[in-house]
Amino acid sequence: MHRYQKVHKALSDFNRVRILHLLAVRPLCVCEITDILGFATSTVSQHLSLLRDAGLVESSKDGKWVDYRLPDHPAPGIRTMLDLTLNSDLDEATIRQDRERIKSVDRDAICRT
Amino acid sequence: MHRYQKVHKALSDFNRVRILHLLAVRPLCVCEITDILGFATSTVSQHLSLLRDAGLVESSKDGKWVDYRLPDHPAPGIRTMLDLTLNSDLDEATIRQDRERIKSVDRDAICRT
DNA sequence: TTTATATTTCGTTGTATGACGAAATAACGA
DNA sequence: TCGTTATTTCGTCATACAACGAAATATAAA
Repeated sequence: MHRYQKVHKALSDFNRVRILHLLAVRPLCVCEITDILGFATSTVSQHLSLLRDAGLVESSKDGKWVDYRLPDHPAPGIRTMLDLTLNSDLDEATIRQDRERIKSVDRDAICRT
Repeated sequence: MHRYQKVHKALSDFNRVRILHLLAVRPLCVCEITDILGFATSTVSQHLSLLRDAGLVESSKDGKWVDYRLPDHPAPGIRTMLDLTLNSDLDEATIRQDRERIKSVDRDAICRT
């Protein structure tokens, strides 16, 4: 098991890359990400904990929500991979649509239904 | 499918990382790599074509052998990931042993048996 | 305390992947 | 040419993993 194996595994799934691009716009809670991606909550939660184990995202509790965000001070190798990832695929349709949808996402409207 | 998905998939398997570390020492043919790793030839061949598809190695025919090597002029993102990979795990026992074994590997002795 | 909401964990299912051996292909040598 | 060696491709098997819904947990609100 090499040092970046978890990171590469995490980044080898496109839906997890989508999540990183979302968090590059602003921190989001699980239900916001779930709403944008359209997967089951449990699926998104799984992706997020995998990304966190790899050091690619951080989380903190905010009441009953859990906010996820890109790490403030990622380890050097992690930062490099994050930069590579976030500077790619900006022309990809799915990524653009995702990032567009964030603007109209309102946590209160989504989660308290 | 994002730009580096193949690369991350390739690098998420430890045995493929072992191969990259081997090729960092010098170009090798399939049978040499097979001898060092101890897998079936077909397995090693599969790993190598996956690495090649990802742009992480190059190959060329040399008689009945196929030599694999790290790319001379990898794309920028590829170079970054290769550098990250090859500068890690140098303290890992398996990696050190592999690189040690290269010294005593003789293509003629191995392959013409 | 009870109810509702957000998230995580668990068990299941279908698909992807690593390993293998056997068969197919390519190139050298007799 | 024919046989040998190196490599790739193919079919199979076991395991890993993404997705789901249901159950468990945590916190807010009533």
